[in-house]
Amino acid sequence: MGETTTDARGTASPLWQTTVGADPAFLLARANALSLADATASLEPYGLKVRSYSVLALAVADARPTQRELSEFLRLDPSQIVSLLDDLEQRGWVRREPDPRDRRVNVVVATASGRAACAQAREAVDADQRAHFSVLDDDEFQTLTGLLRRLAGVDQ
Amino acid sequence: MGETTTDARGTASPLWQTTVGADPAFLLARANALSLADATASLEPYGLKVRSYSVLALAVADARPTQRELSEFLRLDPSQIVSLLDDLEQRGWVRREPDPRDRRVNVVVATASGRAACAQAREAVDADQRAHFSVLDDDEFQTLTGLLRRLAGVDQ
DNA sequence: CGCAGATCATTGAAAATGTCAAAGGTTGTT
DNA sequence: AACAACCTTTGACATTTTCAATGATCTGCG
Repeated sequence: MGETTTDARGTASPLWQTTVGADPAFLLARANALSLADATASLEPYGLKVRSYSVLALAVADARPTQRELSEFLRLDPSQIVSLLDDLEQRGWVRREPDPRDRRVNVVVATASGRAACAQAREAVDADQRAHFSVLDDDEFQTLTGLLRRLAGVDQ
Repeated sequence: MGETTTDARGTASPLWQTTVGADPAFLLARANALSLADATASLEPYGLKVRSYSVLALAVADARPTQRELSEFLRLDPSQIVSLLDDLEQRGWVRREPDPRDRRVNVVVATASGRAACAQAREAVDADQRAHFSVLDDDEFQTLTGLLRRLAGVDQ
């Protein structure tokens, strides 16, 4: 037991024994990479990537974000938001709605079919993410979420 | 208190109120993005990026990894390892050492100056990461690390 | 009112990364 | 000896990032 075999789901390496194996930044990067790969795979059948799904989900949540708000929240260049929206809009999942209060900005809203598509995609993603996080029990999961919220600076 | 002002360190947005604000995958992504940006900035004065620093650190740890091991551990295409090593080797921080047991593979080892450079860089990175994680107390930090290790699949 | 400076979405170009297939050298197996 | 599998390297191609410039619009100020 405890060999150095490269196991199926990508891990187990003598390199974990080094300092980086204990480095929280590295662990964070790895955990995120795994979760990301998972989500990417879950979304693939729906023609979505994690990026476009995030935008769609925010539109579906009726947050009515402007493009700049999306850019800042998702930490993407404004020009990347343009491409993402072009794509989502072309599929009729999302609309750019001019804001009457400020004619420079667009507000992003979901269409009915966008909501339907998002619901389907969400179901798949959530199921797979649940499986992905299932190495943790419910308590641990809650603890993790709380700690991440602090790290991510969600609440102020 | 508790306004919707876009605060200095990049957060605080009404968009956090949406479903994504509670999505662990999203939180993971955000926490990682922040930590990564931090580390990138810390390493900049040393002419290192997170990637090259990781490789250098593994070499310095005397893990004597082959290029393929680095590729798998860091989840990078083998060709990217080639570039990273070309760069580090050119600066004299790392050497490709032919493995006498298998003449196909190289083993990556750190030079004396590589060790010195890594020590300096590590000091900077660690200090900044400590600050970055200082929103958590020691217990919380240990808990987080443990949970991340599980998620990252470090042990088995 | 009218101007100056800031802000927003958009475009396009340049740089950096990611992904893949092919090739030469080497190993292990039949 | 022949064959398949493996490691590193190269080069091509796609995707992503990053940045500067532009036109439309807003805000503040004289």
